[in-house]
Amino acid sequence: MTPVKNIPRHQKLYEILRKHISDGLYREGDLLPSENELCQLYGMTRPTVRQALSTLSNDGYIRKHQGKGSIVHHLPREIGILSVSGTTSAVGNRNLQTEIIVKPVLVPWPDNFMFPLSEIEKESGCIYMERLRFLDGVPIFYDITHIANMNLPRITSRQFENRSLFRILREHYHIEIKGGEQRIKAIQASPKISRFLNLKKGEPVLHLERKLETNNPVLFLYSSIFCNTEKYSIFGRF
Amino acid sequence: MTPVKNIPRHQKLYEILRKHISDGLYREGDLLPSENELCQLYGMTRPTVRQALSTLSNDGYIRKHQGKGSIVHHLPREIGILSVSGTTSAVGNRNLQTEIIVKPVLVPWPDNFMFPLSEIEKESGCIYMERLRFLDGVPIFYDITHIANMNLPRITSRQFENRSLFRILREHYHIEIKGGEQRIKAIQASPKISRFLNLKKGEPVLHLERKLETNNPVLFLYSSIFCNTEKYSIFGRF
DNA sequence: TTAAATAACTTGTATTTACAAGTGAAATAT
DNA sequence: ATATTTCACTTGTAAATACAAGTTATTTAA
Repeated sequence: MTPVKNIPRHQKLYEILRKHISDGLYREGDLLPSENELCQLYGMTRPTVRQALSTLSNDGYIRKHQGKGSIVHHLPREIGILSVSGTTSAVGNRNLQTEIIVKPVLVPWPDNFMFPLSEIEKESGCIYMERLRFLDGVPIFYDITHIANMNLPRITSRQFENRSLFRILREHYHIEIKGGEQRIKAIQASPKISRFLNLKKGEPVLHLERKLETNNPVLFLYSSIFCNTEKYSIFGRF
Repeated sequence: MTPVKNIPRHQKLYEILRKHISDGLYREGDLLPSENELCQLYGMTRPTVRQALSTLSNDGYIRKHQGKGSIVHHLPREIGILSVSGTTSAVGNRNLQTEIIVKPVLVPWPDNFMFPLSEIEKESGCIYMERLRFLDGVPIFYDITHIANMNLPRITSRQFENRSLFRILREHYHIEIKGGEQRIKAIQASPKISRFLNLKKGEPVLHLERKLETNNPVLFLYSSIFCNTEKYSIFGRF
């Protein structure tokens, strides 16, 4: 039994090059091998190579210049955990620890939910969880997640401590994040938020409301995230 | 004299379809014509059509589903002026008015600028301007812009009142925005900011620091933007 | 010495062809 | 009637080919 799907060649090349950039093999400002060289190196044709480079460019890893080549973009110094661009798989988790405040439980959807819900979602009820995420030991993100309870058996009894929610969804349920949308606001920390994020009451907090799309067209993840941006900023490319 | 460049066919189709979506000709949830139908309709081949659809998908206008087709995504209800994804040309300006607080002037770069500067940029000095932007009469954005003073003749004497900075750069200097990066924070309104945005001192304000890349590889635009997110949120797709 | 032309690269655009894989409806067998 | 199969249609992947257009270094001409 080989459950490994046939991964497209352009995606394979994308991942190789991305890893090389992340690992510092290609550094900021470096020219990537030319498209024709990559064709030779990896035994594929130019359209395939170009598709890989196009994805890298969209994700902000390289910039392409006609006549010159593909130049490696500098990697963000700040946290990109909530990076607005880029693939989910590109999300780093250096020094990131997660504490579960509320383990996944099955509850009805709240009234006046932050995003409109489909009938199917309303009927299913939702899985609710709260997490607090630390960067270098400092609480940075307070994250409230809602997922429609659709074909996710035993999810409430899984171990979330040291594994990311995305990884559990991918490995156990074959759910991949494909895209999403978000609203960003600056608000005053409520007593609850300020307690979790170790802030004074009323201090400014970044509030993100996100709806994430998956490879299942009727399944979405919803997150309400409160960020302490005193020391760190949210970084994004576009 | 025809100064109109040859616009690529895939880009032409992208703009046609985007306009149809914006105008409501194709509505949320609608299936776009299939790739083969678009080939016939516009007299191009499938790779060309696919390139247009790929851009539309990246910009969040459609979602593609293998076996089904391209489905029109709903348009954001909130303001996307600072939309994190999407092309600059897609930025709407409904009900958006701009007031110039400080007309473009040539000044030296500030010390400890928010982004590192190249030697060329430092030598050139910079063009500085401040703008206040209103949505439905309410001040929402306070925008401080820095541009390196490179090949931008007479820019300090142009009329900025009713035209967007981007349009002036495009039409007079052939400068196009290609991408960029940004940091997002929540901060407390300083006295100056709170005065401009009509807020109480200390209220939370969204702060964005952006570096925009152009088709000129050494020319960047820098903006420090303060947003009143009391009534509106910043919306983004990814 | 200097400036212009050339050549050799690079990426961008576009066509053509072929098959794989997912979706959904119609036809068929049970 | 119901379940299964088939078929037509969709997008996804991949190759081979050709030329356009931007960049850079070299060569050539003034």
